Amino acid sequence: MSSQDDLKTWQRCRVCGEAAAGFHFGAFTCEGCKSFFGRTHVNGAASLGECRNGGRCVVTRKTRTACKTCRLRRCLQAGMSRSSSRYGRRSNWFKIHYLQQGQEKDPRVQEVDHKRHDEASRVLATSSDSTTTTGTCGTDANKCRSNSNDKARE
Amino acid sequence: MSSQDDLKTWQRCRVCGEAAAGFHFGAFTCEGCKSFFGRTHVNGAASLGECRNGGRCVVTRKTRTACKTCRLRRCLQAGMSRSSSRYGRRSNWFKIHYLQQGQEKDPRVQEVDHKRHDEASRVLATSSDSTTTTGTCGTDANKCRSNSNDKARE
DNA sequence: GAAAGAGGTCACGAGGTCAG
DNA sequence: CTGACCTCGTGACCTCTTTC
Repeated sequence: MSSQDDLKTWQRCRVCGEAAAGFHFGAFTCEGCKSFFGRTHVNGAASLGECRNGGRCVVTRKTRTACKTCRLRRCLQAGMSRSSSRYGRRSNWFKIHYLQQGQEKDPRVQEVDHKRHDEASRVLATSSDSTTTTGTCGTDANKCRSNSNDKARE
Repeated sequence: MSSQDDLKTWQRCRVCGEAAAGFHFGAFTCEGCKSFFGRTHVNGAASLGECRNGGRCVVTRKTRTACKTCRLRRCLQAGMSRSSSRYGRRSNWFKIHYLQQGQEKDPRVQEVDHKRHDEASRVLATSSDSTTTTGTCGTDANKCRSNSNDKARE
């Protein structure tokens, strides 16, 4: 009802842009991306193989299942990691602070923070290129399934 | 248990009218039309050639294998596409609402419904000549463009 | 005790297989 | 080529655990 419900409601999934279900593994994500990360990151990105699109897939609600490699990359870029996971509720000030920063930044977790990036680059290095393309991997390329006729259009 | 079984049972394939096996590629279809679409649409409609009947074949359970072009046309008109596929289990909201309506009309798919027409004609236009859009096949849906703001969550 | 995230469960769809 | 059947990934819910 109150602020924290709103907090959650108007948040978008940092990975696919859908309405977020909550704060999972260190970032606001939807249920799907939460489960995906929980499942996938255990095995590591290496098991996913390479993106057929050179790691430039656009991850949206519709396209998120098309390329797991890019989805995991987005998860890591959003700051998700096992080390960021934690049981129990988060304090309100945490979330507010997080949102004000507009990033996955918690002053209390900062020491974990660089661990995050390490993790991200390490995992990504094993899977695809090591450049860890920042920003929204967002070119207009939605041809991850290269031979499908209808691209996901958004 | 029985509810969604019923749900699926009294649904009919949007393409050929047989009992639907589930919600595939964005429409309720039978197993056959699901597989057909999965196989065919990858290659695109162009590979099918033209309908020898001017695109006016009636697609039923018995006749669906006769003309692949018209079958694919029906698939597209039904709203099938790779991008509208949906993974995972259905939300309770979907089931309850769907069952209460007692119709084969999902309110959330309605917005897809007019998108349907666009896509169908667009894709078909690329494959063969423009006469194909005038089919007997029942739905001459000429309604377009309303607000596509979705409460739809899935 | 309530709130909320982690992890588990399992309904379901995509895609593959293969006899017909 | 077709479509019944199978496997596997997905994600909506549910339960458990932890924090407020």
